Amino acid sequence: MALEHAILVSLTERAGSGYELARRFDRSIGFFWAATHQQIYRVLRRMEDSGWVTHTEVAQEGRPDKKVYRVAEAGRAELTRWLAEPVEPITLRDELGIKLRGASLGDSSAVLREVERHRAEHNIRLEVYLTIQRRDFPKPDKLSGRELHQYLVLRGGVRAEQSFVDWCEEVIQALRSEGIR
Amino acid sequence: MALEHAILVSLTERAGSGYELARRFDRSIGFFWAATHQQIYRVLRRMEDSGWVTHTEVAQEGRPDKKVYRVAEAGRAELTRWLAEPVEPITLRDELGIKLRGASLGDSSAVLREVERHRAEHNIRLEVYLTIQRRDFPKPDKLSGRELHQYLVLRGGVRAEQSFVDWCEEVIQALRSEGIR
DNA sequence: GTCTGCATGTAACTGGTTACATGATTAT
DNA sequence: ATAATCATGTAACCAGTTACATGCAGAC
Repeated sequence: MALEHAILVSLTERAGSGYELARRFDRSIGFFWAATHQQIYRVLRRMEDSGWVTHTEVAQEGRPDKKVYRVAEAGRAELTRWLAEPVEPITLRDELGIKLRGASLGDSSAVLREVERHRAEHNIRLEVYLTIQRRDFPKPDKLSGRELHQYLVLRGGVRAEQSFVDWCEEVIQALRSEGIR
Repeated sequence: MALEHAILVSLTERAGSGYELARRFDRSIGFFWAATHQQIYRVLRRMEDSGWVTHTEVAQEGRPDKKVYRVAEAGRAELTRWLAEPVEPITLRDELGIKLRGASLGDSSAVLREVERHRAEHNIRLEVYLTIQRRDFPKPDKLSGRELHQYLVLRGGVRAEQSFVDWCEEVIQALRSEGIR
């Protein structure tokens, strides 16, 4: 049930509409927990039913009205409770691994091209994260509190993407030199 | 729909019952794509309905009968088709990241302890993978074909777990020295 | 007599994806 | 004209989890 808590964290930092939350999930938080607007709307309603958030209708000029959500007392309590509770360490779930494992049962050069494609994609994400890191956290050892935590989460993204890129690189090298031998 | 294809890969290597598949998923393949027996049984039935696999009832002494599944022609075709098709590069989905991001809204020393716990867990997994690597692939540059692919998938696991451990380490260091300052 | 392993399953539920729908405003 | 952005939603579906259920064999 991490999406609820991701939303609670985001809304605690700043109140916002479902649409705005979806935008935020496209950036920062969503790099580590993706969510579509449909899911966010549904979860927001459930959270309101549970009394974790409340909304106020806000009229706008030239734009549709929006519902601005903010965290209620029960939501703050729930977040604190959840923060003290253990969560499962993540487990790999990589389709590319299955493809690689089955490569000899099909067109293995197609699998190689697929690994190259993944390397390129992970490289792009890595560059995005590194750009954010340089721009928003140029002096990391000066950070504390919320900013430090945000920086460290971003570091997790950098490390993960870097390690995917490195793995793809190792696979590409190994498959190519196998082809040559 | 990667579970179907993971099962196809596994059954191509060797025919087996749902129970045996569940055991295999607890080891090798399951390190990269976890599945419970319930899910495997359900998917096997669906796969049989699609004509991808067939089963033969096998009577055993001292043990319950079992249904041994093997890949049918349509299954082989499906696997080849899927292998040539692109899949999504994986995206991080780490609850620990959300906890860290919200750490300042709750008991941040509890979050630190949680990161330490995750580090320990990822270290255990890393050791398991490294043990398999040393035992089953002592001479990696001599590998080719299916064995090479298996080795490379394992390398993905090693790299991923190592990078989680390193990240946890970075987080622990940063949170501790923040506490001291 | 209790626990572990082998072997298969049903049922309810939760979380997430995909497709579809509406409707105004602003920029090209 | 047309596409993009803002804003919210319904409905159907798929994948995965959790709980429960059965029953035999062999080990301790």
